[in-house]
Amino acid sequence: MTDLEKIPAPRLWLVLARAFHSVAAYIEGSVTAQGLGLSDFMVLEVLLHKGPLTISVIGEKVLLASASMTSAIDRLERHGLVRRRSCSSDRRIRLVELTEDGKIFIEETYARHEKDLERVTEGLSDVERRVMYEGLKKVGLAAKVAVPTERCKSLDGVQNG
Amino acid sequence: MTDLEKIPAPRLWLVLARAFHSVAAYIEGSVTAQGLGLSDFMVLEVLLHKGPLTISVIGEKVLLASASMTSAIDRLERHGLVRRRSCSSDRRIRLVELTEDGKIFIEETYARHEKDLERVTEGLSDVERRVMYEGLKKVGLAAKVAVPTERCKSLDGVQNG
DNA sequence: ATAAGATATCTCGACGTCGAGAAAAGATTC
DNA sequence: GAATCTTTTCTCGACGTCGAGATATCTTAT
Repeated sequence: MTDLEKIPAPRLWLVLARAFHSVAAYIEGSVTAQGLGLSDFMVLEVLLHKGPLTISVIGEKVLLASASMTSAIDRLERHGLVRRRSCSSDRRIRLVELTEDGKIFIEETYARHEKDLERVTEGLSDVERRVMYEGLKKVGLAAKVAVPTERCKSLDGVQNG
Repeated sequence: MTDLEKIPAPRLWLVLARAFHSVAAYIEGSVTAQGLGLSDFMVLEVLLHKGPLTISVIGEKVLLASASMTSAIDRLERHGLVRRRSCSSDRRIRLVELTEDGKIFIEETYARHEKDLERVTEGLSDVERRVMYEGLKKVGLAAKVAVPTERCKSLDGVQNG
């Protein structure tokens, strides 16, 4: 099975994308409650592990834009899982914190989530995990740093709309 | 190297998700033309490398649902990059193929895309690539097979592949 | 104190995606 | 041939996400 060929970048990207999709779908199925999606779960998880945070800080951690964060927190607040608290020292800020219900929900859900993730990665040796971890970090960082790429003139005459 | 601890599954998932997001954003920036997104690009890429295909087959390859495929092909057709062709042997089917413009566009874009991907993964050794590739395949497959978690009823047992 | 700039959040409109279901054509069974 | 599934694509409505811009507040320079 061990091809000694070098894995081409597009192939690596393909399996990365597929793995992400499959795991995301898997997690979503196990973690989602009515009206809550993966992003909402991630917000709750951050709050569970880091305590109350501002909306923009949460957004950085779960990779959501500010507009998306507003609706995510709206959603969670509507379900009674989080609460917005104003801050007297900086009145622009809204500190978001878990309610009692939210804490109970995310603690239970996260425990299941953790087990599910372990199940899906149990086929990996310690070395594989380490290599994948370092490698993914490397790639992610390179992509983040390199974000601006030149875009050319394609599709000029084809505008429509 | 620094740490000999076993990487916990949630941490692995975290870097996987971040790497995916960063690379997807990176690619999108380099590949996207006006009115076209990453999915559209992936559709064109499949057509370039596999030739004309039906809408549902493309959908399987680029991980898009049928409703999404309809609008993706509409979009590409509106831009004059692909064409729907009817099939006389099975009149349910719509064969999608690249137009001349589409072929030119995707050939040029894919070449750039490939270089961009290589740039982002050039920090990885051959061994790292191999381990990541095999590991990601393993995880992706495990997640796909395991999709149903408790809240889902299982009426089919194990489906291989 | 005032003005100018930065920051945090929210609103609005647009887009991509999806599930459910409809419509049309093929396949199977009687 | 007729009834019944199955497959393929499309339509519709709902949802999550985002960029751009609005608003309120804090910060800094003058």
